[in-house]
Amino acid sequence: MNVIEQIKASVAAAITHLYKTDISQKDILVNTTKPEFEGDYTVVLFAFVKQLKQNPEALGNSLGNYLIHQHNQLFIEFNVVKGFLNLTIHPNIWLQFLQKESNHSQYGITTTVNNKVMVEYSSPNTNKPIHLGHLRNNFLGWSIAAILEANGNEVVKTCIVNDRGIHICKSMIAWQLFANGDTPESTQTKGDNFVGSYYVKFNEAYKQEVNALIADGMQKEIAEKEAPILKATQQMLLDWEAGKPDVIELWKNMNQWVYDGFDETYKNIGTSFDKIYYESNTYLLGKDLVEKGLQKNVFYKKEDGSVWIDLTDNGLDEKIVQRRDGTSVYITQDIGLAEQRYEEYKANESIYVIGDEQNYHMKVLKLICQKLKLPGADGIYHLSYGMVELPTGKMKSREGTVVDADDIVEEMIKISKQKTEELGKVNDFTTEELNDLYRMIGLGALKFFLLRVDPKKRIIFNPEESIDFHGFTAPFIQYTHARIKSILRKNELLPLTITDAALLKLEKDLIKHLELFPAALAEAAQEHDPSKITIYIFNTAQLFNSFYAQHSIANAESEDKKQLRLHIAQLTAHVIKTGMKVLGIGVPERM
RNA sequence: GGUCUCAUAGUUCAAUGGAUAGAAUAGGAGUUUCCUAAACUCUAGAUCCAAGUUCGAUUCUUGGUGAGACCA
Repeated sequence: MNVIEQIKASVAAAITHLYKTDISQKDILVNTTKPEFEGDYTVVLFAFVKQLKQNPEALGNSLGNYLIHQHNQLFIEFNVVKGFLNLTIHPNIWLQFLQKESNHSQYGITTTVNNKVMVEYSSPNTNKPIHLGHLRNNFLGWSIAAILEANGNEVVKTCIVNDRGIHICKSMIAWQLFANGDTPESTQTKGDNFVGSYYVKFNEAYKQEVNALIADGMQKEIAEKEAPILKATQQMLLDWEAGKPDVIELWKNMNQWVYDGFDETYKNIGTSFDKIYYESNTYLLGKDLVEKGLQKNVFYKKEDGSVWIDLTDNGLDEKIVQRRDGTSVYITQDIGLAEQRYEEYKANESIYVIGDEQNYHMKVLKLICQKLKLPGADGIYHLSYGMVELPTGKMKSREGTVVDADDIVEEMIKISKQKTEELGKVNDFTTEELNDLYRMIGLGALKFFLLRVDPKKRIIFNPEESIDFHGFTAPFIQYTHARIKSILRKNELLPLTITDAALLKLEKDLIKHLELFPAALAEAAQEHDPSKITIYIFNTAQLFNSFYAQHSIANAESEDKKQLRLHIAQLTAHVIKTGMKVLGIGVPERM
């Protein structure tokens, strides 16, 4: 039980004893005490002043008195300011904590599994190379999976590849028309970029054809439907669905090029999946559910034969689930896939990392699954995130105005190389060690940059101002870790023997902060928000740096103090490493 | 037309209804005979507007304004 939980439990017990009233522990608000007041933690009393019919001052005093007498192992002092009860924790608590955890490299990690979660993320489209927005998705998905794992969940990471449909056919047609048999190999181009360029070419050609038709006197709307290249694309989709061998072969080839490119990027950014689904295998799912929904009267049929669901009672619209020609719409496939995945993995929670443009869609998806009473429906959670935009506006693959993922990663690594060389601290590293370090720092800075913001907010990325390496950034934290490691290499760590309980302010602040690590991990999991971890770890590093600047570890006042500080340093390093690990960011021994 | 999201220092971000709204960066001023100055210390600077609920509102409600997304 952590310190805050102990405080809540003892306050609840004190209230029960003193006022014969039961107060739920979750109604007790405990904050860290503001620096301008005396104390470690503060109980906010206003909440139960009314219920207990006490004035805040008197309530605080009688509670405080009771606590320091009845729980004298935990509390040593108290004071009351207005409605705030400030409590000072017994120093032995901090020393005991440090003694227990300082050598525990897995501190904060819950190893017992009590829940199963599926996290879907990345879910790329095979004619769009991965750009900065996809990176946000990938980093968020990977990180939330790691955070859940650290909190005692069995996690299945999954991805649904959008590998079929009219848009894929567009790239295929453009390739047939313009490639002259070129391949990624023959042109020395990464496969996803190669295919993506034909998607752009299609749109150029399409625009030209439409303009030509308009010039011949055709109306715009008709021209947009009649352009020959579009007609050819539609025919190709029909051929694909009919399984026409040459179309299927072309489709397979082009998709393989894309997968080769994706694999390279995924490897580059450190992403992986446990199970990959392909839409070409799943797009027919969900048809049987339409029938089931009709029987259960969840769906209804209109006169023209189309099938709908009425969600007006839930504040939404009526939504079509099957067209009148019997073909299904996206949402139907998604319901089908949700059902299939539940059958396969029986995960009671299913997290979809998808952009906020799909908020409505995901709301509808969950509602329909619930109305159909599909198992796992209540566990659907949409981890919605804002778009990454450029100062000029949204990134559009179709128009080629994107920050390419491979390019930005390369750029970040280049900058970290430059800075490292300028500082010249690791000149004895081998080339391989240097390259690993550059990657760790550059990629780390990028991941941290995209993860440190509340997911639901938009990020505006200005390519002109490169991502910072100072302040609230990964390199700042990595640097702190390297400094600690340097100290630990030079000084022998001995078992911690408690002698003098007196702690300096910064020593105590740091231990107190480290004690909150498991709570920070739990909060990030609860809120599905890795930015909670970025803030926590940044504060950890900041605190350590202040401590480091003011108190010498190697030349401490006494051998006991030196060992105490070495243990604090050691645990700080563990916490930084573990915290960064669940963000997908490595920390170096030296930099 | 309807629904949803966002709005906080010059800029990028914090703040489960709680004390004097925190950081970072940019700006100003400093710190290196001593564990890595990618660091540290000090300084200045902000809640979109208007009502309401409350002992207390950046947070909740209503109505505006601005930005974005979605549904038809």
